[in-house]
Amino acid sequence: MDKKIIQELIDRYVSVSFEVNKKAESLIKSQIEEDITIDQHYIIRYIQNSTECTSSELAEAFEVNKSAITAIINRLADRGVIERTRDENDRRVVYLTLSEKGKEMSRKTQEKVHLLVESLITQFDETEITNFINTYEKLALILTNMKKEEMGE
Amino acid sequence: MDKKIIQELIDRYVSVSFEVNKKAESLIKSQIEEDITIDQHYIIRYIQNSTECTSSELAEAFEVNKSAITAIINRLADRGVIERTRDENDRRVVYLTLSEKGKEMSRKTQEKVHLLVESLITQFDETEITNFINTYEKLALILTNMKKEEMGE
DNA sequence: GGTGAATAGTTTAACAGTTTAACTATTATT
DNA sequence: AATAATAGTTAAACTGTTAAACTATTCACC
Repeated sequence: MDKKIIQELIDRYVSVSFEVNKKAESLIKSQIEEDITIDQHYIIRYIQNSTECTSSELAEAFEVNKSAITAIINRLADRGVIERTRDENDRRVVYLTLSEKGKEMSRKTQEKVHLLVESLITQFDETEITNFINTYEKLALILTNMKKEEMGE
Repeated sequence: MDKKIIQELIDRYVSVSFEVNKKAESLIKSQIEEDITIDQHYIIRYIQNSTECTSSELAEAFEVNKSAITAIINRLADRGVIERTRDENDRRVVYLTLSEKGKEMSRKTQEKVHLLVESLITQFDETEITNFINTYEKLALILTNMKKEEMGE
């Protein structure tokens, strides 16, 4: 690829990813706001989609320290959204699950987020958006490998 | 588009955008960390690319309240990274500029971020990454229009 | 030209999320 | 049995955020 073209692509990518992130996050916030934050929403979503979720798993997925997860989980547990249960075989491990209240909360916000994303996606034709998501997924893979290399060093 | 395909695309989009955001942010953080946060980095970047930057402009671009901007600017001004100058014609307005120290800081972190993004982008062929960014920019436009509609209501 | 509304920015209090370091409790290693 | 490693928590310190009240200035318009 030409040096100049690469430079232009870099600038465009940095700008557009910043802009989309900010705008999307702000729209999601305006949709879900029924007393939970965006991070709490993502934590709840993750727990629901995971079979046996632990703090360590969340810390890895969210790329933060475990103590940051403890803080978020504490707030949600205090409000009865999340429940903790110890593993009987390995008593160091604590499994995180959604309470009935948490599940209901998750269902509601998930629905709103889906409607929002649907209204975005359906403005493209199928080929374009499919290609976009395919490339996006490749990018995720590249980033994962980069991360692994970084750890290896 | 088929209902089922849309559902699948939504799920894939939500998952992949979350994953890429977290990973990219974490990589950027590991690159720039010379005493500034990611948000500070973005603020510095914005000021550098803007001709006459104000707090209100930043608040709009970052989709946060003006007082959040004040807090960030205070920290950077205390450290001599950013300077404030009042507009002589409209004394309510405060322009934000980078000090020499700020410019140097910006140059360094910009370079690192560029190298990082370059190493991502060059793993795709030109057509694929160009198409990707084109669609991404369309998405940004759609989000901007959505935001406007939301305001209009 | 003076008054009330609008605008730009700041302050304060309260809270969410984050890191680092030290800690408890448990399990694995040797 | 002694030492390492692992899972999770706690505490202190910090950044970023909102909401509401505030200062200072400019605009609108009668």
